[in-house]
Amino acid sequence: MTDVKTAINPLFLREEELRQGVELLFFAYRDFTAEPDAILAEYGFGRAHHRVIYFVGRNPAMTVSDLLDILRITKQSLSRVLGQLVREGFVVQRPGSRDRRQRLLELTIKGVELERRLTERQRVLFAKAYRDAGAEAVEGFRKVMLGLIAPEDRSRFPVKR
Amino acid sequence: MTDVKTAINPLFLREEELRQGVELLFFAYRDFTAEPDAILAEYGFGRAHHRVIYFVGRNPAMTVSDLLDILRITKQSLSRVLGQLVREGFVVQRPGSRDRRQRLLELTIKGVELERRLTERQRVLFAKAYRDAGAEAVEGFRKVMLGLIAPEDRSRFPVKR
DNA sequence: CTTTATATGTCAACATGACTGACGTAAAAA
DNA sequence: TTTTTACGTCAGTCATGTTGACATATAAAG
Repeated sequence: MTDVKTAINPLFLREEELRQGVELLFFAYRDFTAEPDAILAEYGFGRAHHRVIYFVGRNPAMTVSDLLDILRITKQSLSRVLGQLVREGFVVQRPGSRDRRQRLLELTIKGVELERRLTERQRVLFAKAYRDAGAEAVEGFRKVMLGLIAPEDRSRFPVKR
Repeated sequence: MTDVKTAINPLFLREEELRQGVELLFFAYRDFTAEPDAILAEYGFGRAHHRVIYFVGRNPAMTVSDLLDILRITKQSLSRVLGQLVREGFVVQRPGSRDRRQRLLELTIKGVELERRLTERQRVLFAKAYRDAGAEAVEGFRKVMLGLIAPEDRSRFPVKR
């Protein structure tokens, strides 16, 4: 019987390649969240707070519904972390002008400061990885990652230029 | 005052590019875990069980310590999910032959079946993304992802061939 | 103008998976 | 023989997700 691992076996190579993809994503995500987690702990916050601060900073005046669509959690889950962030002065809510049922979300100065502090580490990590890999590799990274993301969310990443 | 977004501003472009990286990772991870989570729920398991089953399947006869190093969680946290998997017959433990303090981990047939069922979805997802992006993009993806991973774990991904 | 739908919020109960800290056992290494 | 290592367990706590029920204000439809 031929050894499935040493023979030239396209099916095995494929499986191996795909498993490496799975693992790359696991390890990258694990290491990508480690640094901000440590900072968040100083504030008594967790990863969920980071996500809210990040996306509110990125999409000023976004609605609660839009944020829920991004995070894919229930409003009750969001409510806990968002409520904390509002009470502690990192996020403000104001009624929408067109639709006054909406509570548009915005970071305060304090919120912007924390956002930058948290995300800076992650930007530095990406800057290093991008620099070491080169522009062409970054383009490939983008392509593969977009393919992993649900089609309805791909439009969040418009083509550059 | 010049609009920082419309002017040709290399610093802004860089920040935008880096933020896109952060978001690509967030969305990809979110969507990559969604399908297995649904299957796990049938068994009354969670994502933590998946990680254990995955890595034990990938590294047969691995030690508990090695698994802890990969997962970066405490032994108490691991103990709960691992204990369940052992009790329910997905994983077996046997003493190491060289070092009998070790409890080497292995999937049972049942464990292998669940592992394949869970990971198949993720492999299909990667297969699609890889096929759509092309071989060159996959190489770039690999390079960037490796750069994001802590140096001590990069050796888990040997160069192909 | 009345009804219905939508955006948001809240209360309560529960599950998962992480943590810390303390203590225990068996086997390897010094 | 003593110390260290690999692993396990008990107990308590916290963060973050869930479901389900109910409430309020406003927009949209009839």
